Amino acid sequence: MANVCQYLPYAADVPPPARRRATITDVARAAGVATSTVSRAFTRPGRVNHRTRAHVLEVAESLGYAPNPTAQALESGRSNTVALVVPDITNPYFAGVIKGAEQAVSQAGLTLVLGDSQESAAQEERLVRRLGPAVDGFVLSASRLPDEVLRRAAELNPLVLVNRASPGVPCVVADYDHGTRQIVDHLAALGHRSFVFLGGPAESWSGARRWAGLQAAAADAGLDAGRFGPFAPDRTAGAAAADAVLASGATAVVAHNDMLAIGVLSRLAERGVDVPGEISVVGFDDVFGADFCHPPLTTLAERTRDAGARAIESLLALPPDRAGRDFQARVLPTQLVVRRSTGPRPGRS
Amino acid sequence: MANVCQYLPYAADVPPPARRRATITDVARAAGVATSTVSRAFTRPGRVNHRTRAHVLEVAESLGYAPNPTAQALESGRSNTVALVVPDITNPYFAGVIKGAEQAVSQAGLTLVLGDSQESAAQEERLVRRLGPAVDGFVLSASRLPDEVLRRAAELNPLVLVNRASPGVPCVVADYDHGTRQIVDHLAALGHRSFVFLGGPAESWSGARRWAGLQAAAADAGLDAGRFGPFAPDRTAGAAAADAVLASGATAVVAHNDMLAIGVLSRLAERGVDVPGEISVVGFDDVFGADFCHPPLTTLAERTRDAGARAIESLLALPPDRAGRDFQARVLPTQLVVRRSTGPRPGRS
DNA sequence: CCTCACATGGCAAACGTTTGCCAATATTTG
DNA sequence: CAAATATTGGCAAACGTTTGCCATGTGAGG
Repeated sequence: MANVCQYLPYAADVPPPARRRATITDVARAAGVATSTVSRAFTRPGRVNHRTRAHVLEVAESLGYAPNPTAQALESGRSNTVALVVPDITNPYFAGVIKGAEQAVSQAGLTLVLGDSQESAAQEERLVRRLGPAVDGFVLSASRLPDEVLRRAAELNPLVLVNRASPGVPCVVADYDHGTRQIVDHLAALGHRSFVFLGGPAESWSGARRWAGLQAAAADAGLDAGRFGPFAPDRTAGAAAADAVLASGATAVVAHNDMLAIGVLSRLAERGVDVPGEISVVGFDDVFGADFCHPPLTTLAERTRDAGARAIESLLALPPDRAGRDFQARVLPTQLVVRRSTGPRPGRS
Repeated sequence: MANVCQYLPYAADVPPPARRRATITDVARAAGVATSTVSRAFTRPGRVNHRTRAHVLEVAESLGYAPNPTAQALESGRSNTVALVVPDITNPYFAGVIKGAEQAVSQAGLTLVLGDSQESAAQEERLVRRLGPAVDGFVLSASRLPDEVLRRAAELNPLVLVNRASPGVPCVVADYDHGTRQIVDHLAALGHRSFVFLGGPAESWSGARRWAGLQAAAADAGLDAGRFGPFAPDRTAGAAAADAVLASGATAVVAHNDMLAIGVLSRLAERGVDVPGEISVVGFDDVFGADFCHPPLTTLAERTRDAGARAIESLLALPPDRAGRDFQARVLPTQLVVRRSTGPRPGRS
């Protein structure tokens, strides 16, 4: 009785909230077969007579049937979905990773769920917890999560890191060792005797790798390397960074990433400092815009799209008995793109 | 028998593929209550004694329990997930929409699924079909889908369009009527007598609106408006576009979007043409980079983040009995950002 | 003609939740 | 103190699939 009342508004001539979607049962009934046959017609083509199959598919088509991924996921345990988590979707650096992952994922017939951790470890962990049971795997780009948390997450879900390494977790990383060496050699070739590094966020793994690489390369090349920061990895932080550089009298500066470098460039222009005449500027990433800022930025390019695609590849290739395994990091080459923001040390021919 | 063989590798002392995730049943058993109580402890706090609830939550925590969104979705019919489909994730214009949508969605406690249609209507339709049964709604940004397909999709899922209008489907659009008028008035004020529009993809709704607005405004202001194209909405197409402009002898050019405009700028610089001395260039969108390209680009800014956020807002506010309703388009203001790429008509004081 | 194997389709039990309904208490009311 | 009413917890039926197992039919080999 209560029901009748409760449902009356719908039962009346009001149109239903939305057209009901056809289910496998509808198709089975219309085709005169069992639901199992319909299911198999879709997922196990060899398991059903091809005439029956053709009939079922035809009926399904006419009913506009599409399998419900949720129900499939629940029963089969596979959601055909992978999650990609990045610190900031708007950062053009991650746009490449996202695009690469998206393409690899959709080529494999899967769906990508995107998470934005807003540069926060807490938010990142929340995403991983929330999404975990609903996805077949994770790609965490530039993860800020502590090793321990990553380890536990990797136990529950296949997980691949991009530009972050952590014991026992597979990862795809850029070859910063060679890359930073290229940068330092380039500066040395231009006659610079020292440079300063404008550090990014303290928890950034790639930031740490970059600085470590720069230091090692500087030692080998006989250059002095200093460090300022940490700075936020975006353009707004460029002003403070540039001012610090100017005060230090450095002739060359390597920024945590291109966003910061571009911010530095703007500030230097504002203060009438000639680049590369007075100061050389190098960035990391070769993001969109690095080639048309002023002056165009010398930067260490990463194949971010490749990184995204390779990460998905690794994820899908992960063996089921992966617990406690040791994984070799997949290292992607970098490339120094020399543009106009670097030049000879001032006062040198 | 066969099974035993098949499963032997797992049945042996090899560690299980992944640690099993705790389910609501595990929690119920450990807490000595029924599964329904656990469920309600999470979703219906008032429906259960707060002491019981505290106990359940504690046990759940100690077991590392997180509700399985898939199962929740299947039973309740709500997936707490919305899908956002864009033509190209890497385009910084859409990055704003994505970010805005992401924030609105995560603030509402939902999950965002991102789809990249790769500028293809077919791919877009495939995404909508595939994702449809698994999400609570769609936001389609710059959709290329025909009205008819949109109508059907809107019957099956709540759906909101961004920068696209279609009968019977709610949408969020930029105010191109005023925006284009601002552009034309700006050019007229600088003494230009005419301009050419560099058109984008033929199926682009916003492209059509932009051109229509420009024509109307030009007529009112007494300017001649010509049109070239269609061009791809990216930098690579800028060269061809710029060459066409140069051949035409135009003094001002309005590009379909900033990406194209920046491409045009590069080509003009390459060919030694002074901007704005010889030609003025205007873009649309005010994307990342428009302020630091050379010269900085005059462009019509849209609040893309707002657009994403508003779209999600509208989606969540959609009444259940939305069939056949008429929806008012939600119009977002635009703003002309005048930078250095526009100047007086050559040969004028 | 009998047996055996294989191809094909159906039955029914999961998968992990939510939720309508009812039963058992605890609390208020008359 | 009885009766009415809240409050609280449990039972069991969904939700739309997949899949192990069984039943039937068909053709081949002996």
